[in-house]
Amino acid sequence: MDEITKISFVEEVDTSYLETLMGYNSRRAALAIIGVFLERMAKYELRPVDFSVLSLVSHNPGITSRQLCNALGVLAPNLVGMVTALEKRGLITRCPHPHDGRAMGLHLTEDGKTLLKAAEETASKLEFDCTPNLSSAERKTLIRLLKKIYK
Amino acid sequence: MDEITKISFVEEVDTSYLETLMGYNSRRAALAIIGVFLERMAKYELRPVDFSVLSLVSHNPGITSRQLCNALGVLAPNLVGMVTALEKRGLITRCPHPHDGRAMGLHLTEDGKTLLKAAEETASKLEFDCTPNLSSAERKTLIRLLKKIYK
DNA sequence: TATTGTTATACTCTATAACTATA
DNA sequence: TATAGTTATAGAGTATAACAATA
Repeated sequence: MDEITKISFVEEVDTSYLETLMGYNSRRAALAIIGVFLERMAKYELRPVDFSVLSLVSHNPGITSRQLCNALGVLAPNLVGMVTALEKRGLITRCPHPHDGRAMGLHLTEDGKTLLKAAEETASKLEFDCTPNLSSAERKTLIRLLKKIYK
Repeated sequence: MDEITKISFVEEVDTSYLETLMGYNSRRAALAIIGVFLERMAKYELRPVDFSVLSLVSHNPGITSRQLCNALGVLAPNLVGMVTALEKRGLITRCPHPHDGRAMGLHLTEDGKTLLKAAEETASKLEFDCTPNLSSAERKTLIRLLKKIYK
């Protein structure tokens, strides 16, 4: 076809095919929620990964870096800086692991517990604010189906 | 509390709190699907964003870079290199926009159409392979609910 | 010999400022 | 004056290789 004949243009973009794909939809939904997360967690200076680390340390006192990496899909070299930063902020401490001299068990400080409590409340509230068009049953269904994909 | 008293350690990591959060679940699901996507699209040398660009150009002949940016949430400076690379690979062409001398309309070449056809078939098959535990109805429900979050 | 934590480093992705050509 | 496309560049995120200490 001659190039000069390609005179079509687009008024409204048709995204209907991409919207049939689970990967496209789940990524768009995740990015929408993470956007709100970033805004509301800015006052705590917590990125999603920082929040996840603090939350896992809170619910798993003595968890090791390796266990955090496995649980969150973060590579070990990239976790080092995050843990160091959280320790410097006085939110977590590294204690010797009772059964493994190589490892360090992570624990929240009192300041860390206080911050995480507020952050978890913010996160839980965000759940509902990000899904205003979902009923409680739909929200439950959505989470159940998402787990079926990645677990 | 004295540090020496923190002798707890973790056998199995408890992620139950994070799993109550929509952001966590949608991100994990998206990453799981994208991982499979990367593997299967490697033979076409297409990343998710390249696939999305080709697909949108295919279903919207004459679409502009600006429209692609808006539809995909990509910043304009970051799209330039992608479009240039796809053009150099002979998959798309830039034609003058019929109504706007600043803009360029994008079109698939014959090679681009051939490649995208195979890639879209791979993507559609991937949908089912990534969700083996979901019924057809559940898959439909999941996509409907995800759209309610980001649209 | 394998694993935990670490450093160094490279690569990719994303974001901002500024320029040009045209509207 | 505003917008489409572009360039240059900075910052954040993600990846691999290699090392010391311990299992």
